[in-house]
Amino acid sequence: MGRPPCCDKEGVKKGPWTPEEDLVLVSYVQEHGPGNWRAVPANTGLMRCSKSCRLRWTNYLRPGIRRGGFSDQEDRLIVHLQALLGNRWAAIASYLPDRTDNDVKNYWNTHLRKKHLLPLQREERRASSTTATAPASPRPNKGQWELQLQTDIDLARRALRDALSAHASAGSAPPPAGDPPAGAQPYALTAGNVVDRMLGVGGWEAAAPAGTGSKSCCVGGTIIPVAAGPATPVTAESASGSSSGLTECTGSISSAAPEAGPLFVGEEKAAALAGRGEVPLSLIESWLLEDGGGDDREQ
DNA sequence: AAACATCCCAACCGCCTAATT
DNA sequence: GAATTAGGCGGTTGGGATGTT
Repeated sequence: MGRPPCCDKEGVKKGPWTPEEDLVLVSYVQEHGPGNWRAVPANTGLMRCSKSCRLRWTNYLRPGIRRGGFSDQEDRLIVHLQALLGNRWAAIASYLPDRTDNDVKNYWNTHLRKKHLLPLQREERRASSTTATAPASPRPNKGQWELQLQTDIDLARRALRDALSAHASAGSAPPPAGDPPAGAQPYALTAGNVVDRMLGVGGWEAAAPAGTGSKSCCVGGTIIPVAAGPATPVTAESASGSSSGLTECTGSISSAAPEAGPLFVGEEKAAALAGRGEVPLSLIESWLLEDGGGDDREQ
């Protein structure tokens, strides 16, 4: 047979999390590290599904995440990544290491979609009204599909170039660590941040030994290792950057996931760029830009 | 000040893939 | 290899917050 069931649906609590539940979850992750979510409700007594625990941690309690206050640069990055990747929010969020996929998705749905999609749709409608001979086809055939794909790629190239040229002309470097955009909160929950509370009461993140494959997270511009195993508490001072085991967070693409090897050859170069505070390009983006010259020639 | 409309986002739901037995 | 589940992801929604009349 397969694995045992994750959690029985009976008696599972739903709805908003209480601060008490948050503390229980944070305490547990502090001690055991993130992962093995199935064990969380059983070991903590939380009347929550393992999925719910994981979601709460990744989207809200995890240290280093920033909420709200998206900068213009982040706007542009999300828009052109959405054009490149579609609604693959986890992939898009991976380019914004202090943002969660849920946050990016929500931001797109509530702000950017209206801002960028509606004008596009209006333009499309206008274009289709002028070409009355072209019937609107919801399911293009293979040839049309290829055409549409090419159009999508062209659009993505344009969006990427626009975003980069706007970035270059603005001369704006990625927001430095500890200097979030106006209105941005340094990380989740701000004043009531559970992590803050944990730090305040004498220990939260574990200072995992270097080179043990431990994960790390970015808290207020500082990368803090998160233990994969039992944790040893750190003081608030050490978490604030005085500890030698801590690395400064660039505020750009994070190198905080060393266990994940590069997807493509060349991403190490991108990681090096990230270390210099520059927004690196993936190979896909580089390809789009390199090939983009042809796009211009076509028109 | 009250009623109503709109916006925003935390959390749930369902599907898919990888892992496990 | 089949059966089954955990974990991850994207779509959707309920309800509180905020703005407007």
